[in-house]
Amino acid sequence: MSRIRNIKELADLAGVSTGTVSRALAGSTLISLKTRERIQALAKEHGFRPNLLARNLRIQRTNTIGVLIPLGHETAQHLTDPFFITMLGLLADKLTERGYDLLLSRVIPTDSAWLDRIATSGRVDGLIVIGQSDQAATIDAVAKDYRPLVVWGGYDADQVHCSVGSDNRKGGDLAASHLIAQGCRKIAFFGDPKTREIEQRLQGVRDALERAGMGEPHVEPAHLTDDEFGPEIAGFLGQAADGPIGIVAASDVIALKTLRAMAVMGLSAPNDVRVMGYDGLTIGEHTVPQLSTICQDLVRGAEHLVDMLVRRIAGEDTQSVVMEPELVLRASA
Amino acid sequence: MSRIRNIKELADLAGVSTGTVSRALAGSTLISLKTRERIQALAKEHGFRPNLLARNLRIQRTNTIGVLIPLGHETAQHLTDPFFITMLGLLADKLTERGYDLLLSRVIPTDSAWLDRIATSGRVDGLIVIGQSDQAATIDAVAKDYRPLVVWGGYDADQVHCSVGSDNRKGGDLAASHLIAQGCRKIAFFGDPKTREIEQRLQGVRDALERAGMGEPHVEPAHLTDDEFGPEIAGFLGQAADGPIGIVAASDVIALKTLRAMAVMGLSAPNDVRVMGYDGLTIGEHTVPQLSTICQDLVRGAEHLVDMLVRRIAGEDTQSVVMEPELVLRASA
DNA sequence: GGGCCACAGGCAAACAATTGCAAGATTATT
DNA sequence: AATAATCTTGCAATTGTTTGCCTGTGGCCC
Repeated sequence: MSRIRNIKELADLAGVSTGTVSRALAGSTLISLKTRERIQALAKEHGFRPNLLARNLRIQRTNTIGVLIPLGHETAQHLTDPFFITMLGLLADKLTERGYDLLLSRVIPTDSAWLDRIATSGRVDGLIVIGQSDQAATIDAVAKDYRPLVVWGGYDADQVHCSVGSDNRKGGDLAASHLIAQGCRKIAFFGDPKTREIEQRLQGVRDALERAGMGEPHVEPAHLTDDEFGPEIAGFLGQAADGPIGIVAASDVIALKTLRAMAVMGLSAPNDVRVMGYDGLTIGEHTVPQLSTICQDLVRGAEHLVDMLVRRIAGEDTQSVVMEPELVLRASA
Repeated sequence: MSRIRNIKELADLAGVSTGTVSRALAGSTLISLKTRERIQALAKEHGFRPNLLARNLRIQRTNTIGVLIPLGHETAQHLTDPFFITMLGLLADKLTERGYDLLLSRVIPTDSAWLDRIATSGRVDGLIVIGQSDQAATIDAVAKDYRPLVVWGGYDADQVHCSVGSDNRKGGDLAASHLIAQGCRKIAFFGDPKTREIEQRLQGVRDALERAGMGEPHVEPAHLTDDEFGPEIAGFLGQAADGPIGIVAASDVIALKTLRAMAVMGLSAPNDVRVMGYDGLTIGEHTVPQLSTICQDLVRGAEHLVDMLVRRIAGEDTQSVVMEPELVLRASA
């Protein structure tokens, strides 16, 4: 009574052919109820379950969605980043609801093949990419002839891939406008504009400053991987001591690090410096002071991503979605 | 110049057999350098990459680890739970470093086959289960003849599966002892002891109370899914207004919810009630007040899990690991 | 009792790779 | 030049399913 390893062995045991076993286990009515039940009982008794790899190969379908997180800009950035993690959790929930498993890959693109490699591997039915990083061109190249692909990130009129994200330019504008309205006459942007989303947020900040007749923002390409960036802050504050100051952080995580660095320097928000985050993550609610931020509706975003991906898998075409960012005022700005 | 779909088409194009192509793409020196390079160039030119499903089927290896999160106790608990997410992120990092992909399944066990189903599916080389939930028996049953399986969770002398986790009983003891040392004469435990880890933490709390000659703790099986549990807290506080009060939460998330519910009731920690968390998640550093907690070293835990799983895949045997919990005093207790 | 039809199940071809073995083509050795 | 040794490559089995098509048997009707 050794373990049954495949359908063939079960077929021999039952005295039928493999085809019959396959159909019986699938519950096909082509097989008489009697044999069907007999085979199912036999399978259960021996704890046999058909090999999914073989099945997937045969039916050319895996019921698995690949979720990719390209880290072109921040090679050392970890998956523990709260934004990724939040998005990942939401996607996992939505995909599970639809019966999909989730194949997770953290990718550090060394060549341009990283995306095509998984798209053509046959292991997934579709792909969700979280963030364009600095790989927009590569993504576009693959999207041209790989349809079941959706991307969380910034929208650009020229892009060929299908994206979901918020209006980053508007969000950046909202953040900066709020700071200006609070009287800030000197504004810095903390974030690395190499990635599309952040570049767009910076552009929004520029829009707001220009409308207010203020010059260029001071840009610090603060890297998420730096544990602290006291020097950056000090550098900025030193040259800007002539009025109320504001910082637009490119993400909530950067904002939190900024707050922490400020605390070390004996500064606090909003009195010494006003700090705006971006993302609207729940961690921002627990900080001291609570973080004012630009909220992106990630729940709805995840729903869109999954919904559109499923439709693309089914052969439909879908348009990119740009969601409204929302100014959430808590305490830091 | 249509797209090359498989090795056969590339073989025809190159005028060689499929075997040669396979070896050439694998870089085998059995094939002459000339043909090898010619075939590789051809593959690159046509953007061809061999189908991994077929490959995995043939070589009986997938380079994929399944990560399962059984939610037997909390059917509505989402993957967005910070503990799971933190652990997941750490595992993803470690597994990626070792060249493994990660197949994520959120499982709501309706039958006892959930674990065996994926173990025998052929889609993964090994499994990591995060939390025993109330499925310790099922896990043991599978672990008996499925070797490449490691579990994050509580250790029990009788278990057959290999686990990594902290000494929950000791952790619970540490938490309660600290509260007692602070003068608390009435202590409650918030958490559902149906899951093994939490049951052990509760046991530790009992140990501490017994040593101090105090009776049974008041146990509230607070569900993670409840948005607020004001009523539970009110119920406890009502009957316990005769001295300093302490609450040991079974997790940081429960502790945070407790703090929030208290805030709504106009109470604050540590003055009105002392609150201890469990896990040592970073969110606890950002709360008001910062959360005192029992810290489990999740980074080292994830390393252990991955390391031991890899060794088990290689055929080695491994012993369960029980790590020391650490009392981290911040502000709430 | 013979013909027809429906039902049950078997056969074998996919699916897309890897790999042991054998054979053909070169090169080296005596 | 003949034989041995070495390099390349091809053949075909293997991995474990699914599924279109075909066959065989039994029942039913005339």
